[in-house]
Amino acid sequence: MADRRPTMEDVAARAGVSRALVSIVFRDAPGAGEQTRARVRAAAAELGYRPDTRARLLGRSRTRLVGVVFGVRHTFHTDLVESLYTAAEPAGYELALSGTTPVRDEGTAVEALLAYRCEALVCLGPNMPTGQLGRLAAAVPTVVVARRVRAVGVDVVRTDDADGLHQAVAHLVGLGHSRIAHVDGGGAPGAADRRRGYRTAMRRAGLERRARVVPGGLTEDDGACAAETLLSGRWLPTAVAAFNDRCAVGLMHTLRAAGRAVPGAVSVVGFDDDRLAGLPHIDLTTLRQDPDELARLAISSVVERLDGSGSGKQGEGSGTGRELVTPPRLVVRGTTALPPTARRSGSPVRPR
Amino acid sequence: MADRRPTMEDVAARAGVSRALVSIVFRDAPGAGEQTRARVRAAAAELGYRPDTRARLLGRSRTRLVGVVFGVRHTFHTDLVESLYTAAEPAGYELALSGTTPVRDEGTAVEALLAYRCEALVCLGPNMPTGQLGRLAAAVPTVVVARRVRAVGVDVVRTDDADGLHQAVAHLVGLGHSRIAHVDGGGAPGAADRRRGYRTAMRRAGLERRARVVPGGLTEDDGACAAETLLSGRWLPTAVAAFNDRCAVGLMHTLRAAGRAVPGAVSVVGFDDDRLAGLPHIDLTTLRQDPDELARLAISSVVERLDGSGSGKQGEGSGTGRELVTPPRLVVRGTTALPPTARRSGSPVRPR
DNA sequence: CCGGCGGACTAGAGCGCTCTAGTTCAACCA
DNA sequence: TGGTTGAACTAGAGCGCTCTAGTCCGCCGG
Repeated sequence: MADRRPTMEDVAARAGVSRALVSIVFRDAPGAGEQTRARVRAAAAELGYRPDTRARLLGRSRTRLVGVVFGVRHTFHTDLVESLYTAAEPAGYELALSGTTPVRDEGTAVEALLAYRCEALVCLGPNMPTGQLGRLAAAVPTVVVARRVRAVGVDVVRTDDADGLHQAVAHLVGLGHSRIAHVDGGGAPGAADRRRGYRTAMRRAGLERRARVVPGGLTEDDGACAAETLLSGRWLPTAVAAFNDRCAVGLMHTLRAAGRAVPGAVSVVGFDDDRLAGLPHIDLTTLRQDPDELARLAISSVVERLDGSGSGKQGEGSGTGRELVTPPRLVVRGTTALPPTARRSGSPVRPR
Repeated sequence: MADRRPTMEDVAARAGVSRALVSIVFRDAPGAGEQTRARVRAAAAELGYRPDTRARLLGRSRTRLVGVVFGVRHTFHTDLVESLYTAAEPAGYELALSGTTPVRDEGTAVEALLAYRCEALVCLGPNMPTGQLGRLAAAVPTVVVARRVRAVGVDVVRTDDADGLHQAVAHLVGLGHSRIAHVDGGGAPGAADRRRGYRTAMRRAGLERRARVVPGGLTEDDGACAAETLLSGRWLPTAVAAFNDRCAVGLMHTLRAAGRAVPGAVSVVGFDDDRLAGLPHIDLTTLRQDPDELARLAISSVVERLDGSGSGKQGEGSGTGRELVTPPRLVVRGTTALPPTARRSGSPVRPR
């Protein structure tokens, strides 16, 4: 309507009260009578008044704003963003999103958030070097999700990768598999832990002699390559624990194309439980990284730094930050079954 | 370091100049000597000063902020967000993201954006009723992407759905198909246009007698159901144009599970070219909606409303807004092939 | 020698809120 | 009756910027 948005002043004039009173009403602060509140709200509604966040934040000492840096095209990141919204709300924080894209790097994204005076930063699987993260954390409480880093003042929230592979191996061993391979993630975040977890689990199961790690990666293509490697080897394993779901999908596709049934000839376990894994035509047994849980931990970490422990210097140089680790959950679907050998010789499980 | 972030005042003091001068330097405005600029910048760097966006926006008349409402879990939306970032930057606008989730509805998302005084809103495939969109557009220039709406003052940017189905049908006819069905999207945005496009294309190909629309939907499950319907019918079509990729994927899975080869027995075409379609194990022929193009059009629409056409009342009540339509592009992959009848004679499909 | 000009820089009034330190006034009590 | 209290409300000083309207000063032309 008008060329200027209505301000608090306008509402105050219309309701016949002072600006301060309008502020009180809109902040739900004590100090205003019921009828006055109603009158103010009515006036505001008539004018289509909407408090201006910029000014509101400026005037306030705290912004209660948590910046989130995420990869716009990572489905897991957007899942996390969703969970972060629901975790932040009850804690009384708002989210400021800043996405990274091939043309918008993390530096830019962080810079924008800092300029908005976010009180804390949540970085989802960041790629920036540890040093930079440390410098960041010196300026503002920072929590890294889904990447293992040790940097001064940086809190970390992540899934227990090693435990995930323990579960995967235990599940397969429980089905009767012994020739279980691992297609790893190379240098990807978490890959080292998963590899280690795989080895430990195999050792515990008394299968260390049969442990076999095949180079893989994060994408379907990497999985497909790993499958080629396996197929050209002396003998195929009867089960594979892949680095992640995408890798598992590529792997399965290549195996099936080569005439090896999944799970008939080879069982496959993924990791992440991303959106693909649950699709009926994929139906992948996998280890679920729970975004709700990770988001909850990330926000609680932020809240503790910000609201917790009195008023003193917050989160300053408290050594390498805390690390909150949550176990993944095994989701059994249709890509794992008894090993083919179970039908033959003296093994425990009877043929279906 | 300090418990307070440095302000312009601090920088000014350190550089021995006035606050206003610092402002000039940081806005790259004329009115400062070269050496002074350098001195100010140096002082700012030493203090780790960063201009405060909130205050900056408050003081300025324009915010140059474009609000984006998107579904956090829609991969196509996040693709668009990515493209919007790159389209907005050269136009001198910043993006403010506000996601919708199952617990954060569009109203909330829009409200937050408005409170930030965005100058325009870009809504990706919004679900809100037309009336609400109209009211929104009365307050701030609004462009809707990927949904066809006619509301006063609302600009629309969308893919030419009908044309997409023309292309799909033409492609299939070109391969020799004549029994081509369409699995539709029910009441989903774009579904009516696609259905219409299908019918028109069939008529033009002289196949109106063979046109057949099967109720579907947007998800894999919907596609699977549609496949059941088809399988239980008198005869199977040799080709199906599905509402979208996800629907196509569910459809293919069910067809294959029933022993019908894709594309051997049935060819399938999707729509969207979402992230799944290109995966090697899906390899779906589809119609690509180009996010870059849609984003470019959306931003140009915003820019025109905001910067274009002098200073007068901008975009106010100019009837139902403009509509920018861009054609999808056929991406031929592995799910379409010659019909089985091409190999034999008159009879349809042989019993499997 | 003076007026005028223009580049460099400053003072200070906003922008639309929040929030502290009041002021007012009816109710209550001794 | 006067004093106390507390709820309701207001005045006004910020918050950290932007931006208009200056001031200052060296320099040039007449």
